[in-house]
Amino acid sequence: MSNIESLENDLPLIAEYSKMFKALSNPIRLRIFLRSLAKHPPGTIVDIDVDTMLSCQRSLAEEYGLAPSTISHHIKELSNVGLLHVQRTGQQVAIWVDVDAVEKLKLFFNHVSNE
Amino acid sequence: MSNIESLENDLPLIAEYSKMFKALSNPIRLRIFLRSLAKHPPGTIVDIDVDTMLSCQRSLAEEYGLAPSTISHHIKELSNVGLLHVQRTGQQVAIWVDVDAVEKLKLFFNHVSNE
DNA sequence: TTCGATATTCGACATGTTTCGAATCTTAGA
DNA sequence: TCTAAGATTCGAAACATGTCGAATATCGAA
Repeated sequence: MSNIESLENDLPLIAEYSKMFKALSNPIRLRIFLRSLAKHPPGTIVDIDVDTMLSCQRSLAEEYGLAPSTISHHIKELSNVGLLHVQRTGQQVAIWVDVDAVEKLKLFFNHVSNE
Repeated sequence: MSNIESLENDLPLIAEYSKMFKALSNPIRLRIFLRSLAKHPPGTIVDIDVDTMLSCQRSLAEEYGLAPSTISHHIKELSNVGLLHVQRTGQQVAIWVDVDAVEKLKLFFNHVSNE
């Protein structure tokens, strides 16, 4: 990654990061993201295995006290910015985190606080 | 920090982090935050020195093509969630990042991607 | 103490977000 | 092929955000 000075004016990169932060700025989405991480921590699994993915959107809806359509909407927001992968498995969908996106976020803060 | 499973259900912590992400979710605020970091990188300065702080809100407004009142608003949002410190120095204000807040964000991503 | 430069607050407006329920789509199994 | 279980899309409503300009506040210097 470039240094901080040039990062501030790298508008495409600024746009990318601000979108990722926006996706994580909603408490429900942050919780979904964290649960996906817990189910499939980046770096620990090479081959994607259905059993390690988080499914059951309906139970998430119940647990968070929201309508299924709202959960669906939030999951889409997370996948739109590349933080989550979504895949149908039968009647349900499985979601898991994008390892590269998490690494990007990790590098961002390591970078800015080590310069 | 607690493990991911419990973090997902630690609602006060979820609220705190989601607010920080929201503050960084606007491109202009992210740029202001990065510029403040460039002026005063955490860990490199122990005593706060006015010369190392970013001031000149008016020039920020010009550079970003926004009204001064809008910049003022964004700076307030960043300081409301603890990411920035604001202090008047004469006719201008100086802003600098909160080292602890940056460290928190750094730990968050290191934590979730190393579990 | 007044003036000019800068910052902040306020009210308003346009736009975006969050949420729901209804309607629609997808899939597995009878 | 029909049905039921789940997911998604759609439209609408309530609410939040980003932006501006005008009014106000703060400070340094004449």
